[in-house]
Amino acid sequence: MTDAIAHLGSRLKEIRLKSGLSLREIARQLDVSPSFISQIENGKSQPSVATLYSFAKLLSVPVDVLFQSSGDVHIEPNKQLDIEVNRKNLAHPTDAWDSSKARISSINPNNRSLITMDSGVTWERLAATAEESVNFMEINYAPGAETNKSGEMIFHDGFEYGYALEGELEVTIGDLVLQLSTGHSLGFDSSIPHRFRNTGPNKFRGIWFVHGCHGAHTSA
Amino acid sequence: MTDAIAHLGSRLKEIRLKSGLSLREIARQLDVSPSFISQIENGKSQPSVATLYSFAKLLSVPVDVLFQSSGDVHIEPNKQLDIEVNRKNLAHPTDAWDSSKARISSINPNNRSLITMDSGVTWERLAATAEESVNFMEINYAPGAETNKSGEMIFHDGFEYGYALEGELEVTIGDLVLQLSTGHSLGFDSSIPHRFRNTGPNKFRGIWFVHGCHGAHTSA
DNA sequence: GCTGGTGTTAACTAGGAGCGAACATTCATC
DNA sequence: GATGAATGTTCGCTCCTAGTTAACACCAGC
Repeated sequence: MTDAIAHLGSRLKEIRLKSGLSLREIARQLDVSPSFISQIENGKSQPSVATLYSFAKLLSVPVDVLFQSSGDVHIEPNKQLDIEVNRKNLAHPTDAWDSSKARISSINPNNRSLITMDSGVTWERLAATAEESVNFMEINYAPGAETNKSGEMIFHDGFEYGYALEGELEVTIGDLVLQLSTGHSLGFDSSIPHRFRNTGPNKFRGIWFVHGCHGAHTSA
Repeated sequence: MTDAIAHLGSRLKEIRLKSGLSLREIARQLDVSPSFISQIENGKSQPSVATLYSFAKLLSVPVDVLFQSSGDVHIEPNKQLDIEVNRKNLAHPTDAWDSSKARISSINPNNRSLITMDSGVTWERLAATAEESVNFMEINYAPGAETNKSGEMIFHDGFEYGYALEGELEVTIGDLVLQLSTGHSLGFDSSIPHRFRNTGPNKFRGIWFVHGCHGAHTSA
């Protein structure tokens, strides 16, 4: 708890260096002595709230990031080892991918982690955060492709949300059958058995969000 | 500039009162004297960074909100009759819409519930399920529009996921600045202060998924 | 070997962070 | 209407520490 404050100095230094400003330059702008900045950065002294605040302002960083442990805000840019993974018997997306340690994840379109199903269905991961049981992805259904060749329905804990980017998708949820086309969206309790099928002549693309639920469902 | 610090006390008091805690209770938990809390709240004294930090933690509020000018920073849990509601000072989407009773929700594009913000920002609801603290929506940023006119960052519990449909969006998360263009996606811990801005000449459209988390904050 | 940049340390001081005790004020309860 | 237990506030006081000045060691370039 006091941990955040213990590392405040090194965090400031880290950010200052990243900003390219010299310690003396900071001192001048904050109207304090350079030595004091040094003492702060090395944990030998603690700034006042006012000083801390203007420090943050000067570095144009929210005060809260100064309390974050260093380095946990990184992007995972273009690295990616798991392109084109084949996972045929994956029951459902809820935990298709491992959770990452990142608090922020940014992925550009031609750099997504891809899972290819056996039936013309693919999932492309759109974000890799620390959250478990959450999958944010683009799903692709080739013409004729369906969730499950056998025609069986699937179900799992949690909720599922979808947005149709292009093409047509026949969505069966319980005894309800919907036709999803561009711009259409939906959300449903995934514990209801469901199945998707591309009945159209073109491929279907959609944004899908699937998340399981840990513990209690609703808490007031 | 030092303005934010001048009002720090009253801000603390405001938030404390809202939390229902007594001044003495705070003092006990922070292990300082009640009189000191009073002095802080009335601007007669200034806390140390450590005290301020644990104060914020105790109120489970990011430190930055303590520097925001008082008033209307809280979410107002509005009633809403759907379709074309005007809500200017809504802090953030986590609970923008009421949860419905539906286990299945299907919405077609020209039939969405719309929230218009004051600054060229709109949210269109993409699904209305029974889940609370979940928002699945299409967000629109007119050219020049931004999350917050004042330039302040916002943050809230939970995670946020986005996919860019068209246009460009400048996304600032903590000290990180990203440019989001068609097909780009991201996910991040929403407790990190963030802000969006359409810096391009065309409107921005994106699919957004925001969900709060009920329960523990993680205090590292 | 100077001059101007970087960051670090030691010794000092003045001011304010934080304290204790007594204060005024609502309320309940008997 | 007195007692008590909450609430928040004010006045002095103490002592710690935020922030200083000075001198330090290190590199660049000229």
